Amino acid sequence: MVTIYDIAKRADVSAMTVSRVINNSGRISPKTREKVKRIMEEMNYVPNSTARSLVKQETKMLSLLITDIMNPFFTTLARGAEDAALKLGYKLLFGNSDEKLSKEKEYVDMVLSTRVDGVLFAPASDESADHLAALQRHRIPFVLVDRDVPGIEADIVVGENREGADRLTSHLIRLGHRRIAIVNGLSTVSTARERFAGYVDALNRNGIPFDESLSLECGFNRFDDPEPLDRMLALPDPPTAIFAANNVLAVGVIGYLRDRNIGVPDLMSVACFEDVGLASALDPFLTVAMQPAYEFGYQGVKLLVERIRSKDTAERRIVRLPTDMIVRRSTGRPPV
Amino acid sequence: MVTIYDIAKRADVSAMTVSRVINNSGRISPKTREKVKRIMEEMNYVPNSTARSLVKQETKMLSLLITDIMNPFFTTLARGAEDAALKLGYKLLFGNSDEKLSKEKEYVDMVLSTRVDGVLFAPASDESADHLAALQRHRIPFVLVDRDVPGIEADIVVGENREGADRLTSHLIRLGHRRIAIVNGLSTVSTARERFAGYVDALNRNGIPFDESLSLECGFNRFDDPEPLDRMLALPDPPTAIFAANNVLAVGVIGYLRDRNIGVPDLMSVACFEDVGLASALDPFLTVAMQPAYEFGYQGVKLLVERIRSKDTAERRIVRLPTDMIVRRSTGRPPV
DNA sequence: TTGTACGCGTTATCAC
DNA sequence: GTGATAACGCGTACAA
Repeated sequence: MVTIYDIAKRADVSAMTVSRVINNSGRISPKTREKVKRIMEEMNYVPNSTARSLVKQETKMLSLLITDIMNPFFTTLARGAEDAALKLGYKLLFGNSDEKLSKEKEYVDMVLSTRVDGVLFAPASDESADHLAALQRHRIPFVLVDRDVPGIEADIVVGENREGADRLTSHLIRLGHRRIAIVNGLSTVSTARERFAGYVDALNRNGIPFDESLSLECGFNRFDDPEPLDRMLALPDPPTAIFAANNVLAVGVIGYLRDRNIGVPDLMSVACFEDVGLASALDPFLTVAMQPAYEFGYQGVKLLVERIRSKDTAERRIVRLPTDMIVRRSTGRPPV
Repeated sequence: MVTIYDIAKRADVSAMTVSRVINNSGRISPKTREKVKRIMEEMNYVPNSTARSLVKQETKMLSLLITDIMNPFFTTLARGAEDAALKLGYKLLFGNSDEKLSKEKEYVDMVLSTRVDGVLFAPASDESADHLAALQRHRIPFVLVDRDVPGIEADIVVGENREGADRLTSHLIRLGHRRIAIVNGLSTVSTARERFAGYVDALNRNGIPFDESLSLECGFNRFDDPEPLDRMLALPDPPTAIFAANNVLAVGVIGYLRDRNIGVPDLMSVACFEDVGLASALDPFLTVAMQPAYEFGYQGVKLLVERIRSKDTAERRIVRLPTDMIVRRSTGRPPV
C-alpha cells in the first residue's frame, strides 16, 4: 500500500509536508504543493483514514440503527440520514435490529469498538435504555429517532404520534364509525403508547367509551398472530373500522381481511400510520397519517452532528415533525 | 478512553497479556485470564478496532453500494447482505448511488480511504468500469450484484434477466397480445440489455416482429418523462400490453395510465421485473418476474468474504439466481 | 506463561 | 516553509 512516506520520498520532502498538502494546513510553497499533488496522482495515493482516525480520535463515521429495514418508512429515513451524513462529511455505518434487543445489543457493542463519532438510534423499545446508557458511559453522542425512551435524556426527532392517531380516529368517527378497533405495536414502544393515547383522545372527545376488547397489540414489524383479530370480529358487536398503528400492521390486517372476504372499505374501514412506499403510488388506497420519513433521517443526522460539534455544552433538543393525514379509499361509511 | 494499557496496569500484567486474553491467543494461566477479564468488565473496556485495523491491515468492514435505496428490491438485498456480513463477522458500510456516476465515484473514493476489506457493488451502469478499475488497482476485492459490467472480471451474483423477460413476454403473448411495448432502463445497464433480449426472444419465437416504436428507455429509478409513452399510445396501432423492466417503472407506468383513465388490465396489461415490496401484500396486483432479492445480498456477501479469504487465487465465480414468474391481475386478454 | 521492542500510517508539536 | 519526533492503541516477533 502506498503511504505518505512513499510520496514524501519521491517528492523529496518530509512526510509532514505531504500531510500538510493533503489537509491544506500550514503554509507551503506553491511549487512543492504542486509537485506533491502531482506525485500523489501518479502513485494513486489515497490517505488511510484508519491511521488518521487513530491519531485524530475521530472516525468521521456515523452509525444508523433502525428496527426494520424492510419498512419503507425506515428505508426512506435511512436515505435522508445518508444524504445528510455525506453532506456533512461523514460515512454511515448501517444497522438493523429487527426490533430485537439481542440484535440491538450486538450492534451497540460493535459501534462501541468501531469508535463511530455518533449514532442515530431508533430504539427497539423502552428496554433499549440499557444500550443507550452504555453509549452514554462511553461518551458516544447519539440522537433518538422516531421513538423516545423514558429515562434517557437525549436529542430526539419524533413525529406527532398522538395528534396523528387522533386525527385518523376522528376521521373514522366522522364517517359514522362507533366501533373502532386498534391494532397497535407493543406498549413498550413509545410510538405505540402515543398513538394509543391519540386514539383514546378521539374516542373520549366524541363520547365513545374505550372498549378493551377492541384493542390488540403485536410487534410493529409483522402482523403474525391472527387469532386475537378473529376473536374481535366474532364479538356480538364487532368493529366496523380498524386503526392500524403502522403501515406493516395495516398491510397485515388488510391481507387478513382479504383472506376472509371482508371487503375494505365496504365491510371494514382501515386507516394507519405511515405510508406504504411504492404501493401507494401503484394504487393510492390506504388512508394514512403520513410522516416525513426522509426528514426524520436528515434532521436526525443534522442534530447528531451539531451535538458532536458542541460536545456536552448544548442543551437537549427536540425536533417534532408534522404528520399529514391523507384520506384515500380504505376508509368509508360503516355498513348499514 | 480506557486502553489496553490501563487494563494492564490495574491487572499488574503487561499489555501483551491483556491482548492475549482479548484474542484468546497463546497460553495464559486461568488465574490471570480471569483477573484480566474482571478488570476489563469493571473498567468498561472495549477494544479500539481502529487501532486493531491499523496493525492487522484489515478493517472487518464491508461496503455495500446500491443504486436505489427506495427500491424494495435493493433494500431487501441490503437486508440479506447485512445478515450475511454480521454472521461472518463483518460490519456493513452503506452507500447509495442513485444511479449517478458522480455519487458512485465519491463513494468509491470514500471506500478506498476507509480501507474496507471488500465491496458488494451494484454498478450504476457500464461506465462504472472506471470505478471498479480503481478498486482493482488498490487491490480491494469486490463482487458485483444484479448488474454486470463489460470488461470487468469479477465474481458476480445475477438474476435470470433474459429468461425472466422472455417468460413475462411469452405470458402476454399467450394471453393474445401482439402489440407489446417495453418500458426499459437505459441500455448502458446490463439488466436492461438482457431483459430487452428476453423480450425480443419471446417476440421472435412467436413470429412477432420487433417494433422500434414500441420501445422506450428511461432511468431505472424513476419514470419521469411521460411524453414518449404519450406518443406510443397515439400510434395508429397502439400497444395492448406493456412490459416494464423493473418495479419502479411499472408503478410509474400504472400511475401514468391511471391518470389517463386507461384501466389495467382491461385496456392495458402490465407486467414487470421484481416485486413491489409491501404493496404486493396489500393488493397482489402486478404480474411480475420476482427475484430472490434477499439471496442476492446474502450470496453476494458470502462470495465476497470467500474472495477476501482466498485472495486472488480462486477463479471467477458466477452465481445465477432463479426468477419466478407470478401471474396476478395486472395482465389479462387484450381488449376486443 | 509472560514481557519487550517495534511497527501499522497518520498528525501535532515544536524547532529551525 | 519545512522537518524531526512522538504519539494514537494495538498486535507480531522474538526473547525470557
